Amino acid sequence: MAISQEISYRLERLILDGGLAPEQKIPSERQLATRLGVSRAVIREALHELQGRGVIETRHGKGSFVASMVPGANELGEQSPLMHLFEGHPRTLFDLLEVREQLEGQAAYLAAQRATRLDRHRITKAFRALEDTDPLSNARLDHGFHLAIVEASHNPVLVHVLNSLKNMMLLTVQASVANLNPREEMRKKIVRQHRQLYEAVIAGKPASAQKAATAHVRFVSEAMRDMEKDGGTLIRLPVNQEAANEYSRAGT
Amino acid sequence: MAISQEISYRLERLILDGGLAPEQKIPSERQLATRLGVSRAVIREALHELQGRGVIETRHGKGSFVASMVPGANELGEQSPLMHLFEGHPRTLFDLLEVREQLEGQAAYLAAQRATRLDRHRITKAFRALEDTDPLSNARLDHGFHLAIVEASHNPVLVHVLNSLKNMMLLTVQASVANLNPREEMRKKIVRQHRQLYEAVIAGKPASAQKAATAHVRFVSEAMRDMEKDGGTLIRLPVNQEAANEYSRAGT
DNA sequence: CTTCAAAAACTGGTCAGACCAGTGGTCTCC
DNA sequence: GGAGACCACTGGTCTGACCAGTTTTTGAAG
Repeated sequence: MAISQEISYRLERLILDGGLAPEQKIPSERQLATRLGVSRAVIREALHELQGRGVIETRHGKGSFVASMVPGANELGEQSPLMHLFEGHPRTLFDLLEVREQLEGQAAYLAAQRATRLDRHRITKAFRALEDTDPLSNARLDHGFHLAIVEASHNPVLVHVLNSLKNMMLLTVQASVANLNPREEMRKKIVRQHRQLYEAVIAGKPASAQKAATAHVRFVSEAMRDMEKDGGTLIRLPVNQEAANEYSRAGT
Repeated sequence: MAISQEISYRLERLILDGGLAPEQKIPSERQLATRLGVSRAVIREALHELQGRGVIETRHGKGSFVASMVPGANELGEQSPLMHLFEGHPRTLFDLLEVREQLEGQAAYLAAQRATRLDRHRITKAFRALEDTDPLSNARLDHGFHLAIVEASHNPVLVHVLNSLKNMMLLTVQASVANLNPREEMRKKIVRQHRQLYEAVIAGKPASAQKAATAHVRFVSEAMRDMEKDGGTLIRLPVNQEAANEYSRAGT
C-alpha cells in the first residue's frame, strides 16, 4: 500500500480515537514530513485524502484542522455512501426529487388502495393540523402529512426508502415548505395540492392520488430550480447535523 | 479556491453527469497535467481527494478508474436498518418488488431519454452477452443488463437506491432468473421482455421503455408469487453473506 | 513463421528543493 | 499609541528527477 494511504489512515485513526480533538490544529505539513520521515508531497496527498473524506479542513496560511464532525453523534449510523455526493453538487438534489416524485406517487397510489380506517384517521388528523398554518412548525407538519400517507401504503420498503431520501434532503437544503411558503401565491398552490392529494387518498382513488402526489413533488422541484436560477442561495451545505437529526426525529 | 480543489470538483462533476462511466479509465496523471496546464502534483492531490471520498480508485502501474458508485464498499450487512424487516417476513420481498417495479420503470424512462453513445454501447454489450444463454452465469448477466440501463439514467440517487434494493433481494432469495429460467416458457417470455426493454431504450422511447421495465418486474414478481403459492420453497433467508457479496460485485 | 523472454514505454509513487501566496506577529518610525 | 514595513510562519504550486509496478513492443531463438 502507498505510504500516503498509510499516513492518511494513521491520522484518521488518531482523530477518531480521540487523539486529536475537533477544531484542533494538525501539525504543519513540513513538521509532519520531517517527523514521519517522508517528503512533503506524500503528506499533502494524505491530507487531501482526509479532506475528501471530510475528516479535516485546510486553510491557506493557517493550517489544517480536525473537522468538527461530532465523534459519537452518529447514533443512527449516518455516513451514507451517498452523502458525499451532495457536497458541492446541488444537482444531486434534483436527482433526489426526481426519484421522490416517483415514489411519493406510488405511495399515494397504494395508500388510496390500502388505507385502513385508522390510516384515514391519522391522515385526516395530519391534514387538519397542516391547515392551521403555523409558518414556523410548518415544515414538520408537512413532513407528518406526507409520512402518514406513505405509511398508509403498508409497504415498509417504501416507507424506509422515502424516509432515507427525505433525511438526505434535510442535510442539504431546508425543507421545501420553509423555502417556498414565504411566497404567498406559492403557499396557496401547495395548500391546494395537499388538499387534492388528501381527498384522493381518502376517497380511495389511486390514480388521482398518484397524480396529485407526483404533481406536488414536481411543482416543489421546479420551484426550487427556479429559485436557484434566480440567484437565491437555496442550497446550504454542511448543515448542522444535530438540527437535521432532531428535525427528522420530530417528524417521525 | 485551490486549483487542486477546482480540478477535483470538475472531475467529480464530470463523473456524476455521466461524462465518465463507472469502471472507465481516467487519463493518466501526466496527460491531465499537460491538458489542464498544471503540475502533476496538483493533479495527484485532486485525485487523492476523489479517492478519499470513494469516487475513484487508483492502481499502481495501471491508472485511476471511476469507482462504480454501487460497489460492495458498502458492507450492506450490518447497519442497514431495513435488513431486520426481512427476518421471517417473506412478504417484504414483494414489497421490495413493488418498489422496484416503479423505480426500474423510471430508470428505463430516463435511460431512454439520456443515454449517451457510450451508455448505448454498454447496454448493447450487456444485452448481447445476455443472449448467449449460459444458464449458470445468467443471473449476473441479467443483473449487468439492468444495471447498465439504470446507470444510463444518469441519476446517482436512483442508481444507489436500486442497488440497495437489489442487494437486499440477494440476501433473501435467489435471483429471479435462477428460479424462473428452468421453466422454458418463462425463459422465453423473459427474453422477449428484455428485448423489448432493450429496443425501447436504444430507440430513445421513454414511455415504451418504462412500460417494458415495469411489466418485466411485475411479471417476475407475479411469477414468484405463483411459485410460492404452489408450495415451492422460494424464499431462502439467511443466505450466505459472502456469496451474496461476491455475486453483487461480479454483476458490476 | 511462431514462441517467448528481454527491453522499452507506459502507469502511479516518492523525493528534493525552490518559489508563490495568504496569515499573523513584531518592531520600528512617525 | 497607531500605522506600516518586515519577517516568520502556514499552505499552494512548480519542476525534474528517480523508483516501482504493468503493458506493449521487439527481436532473437527455435
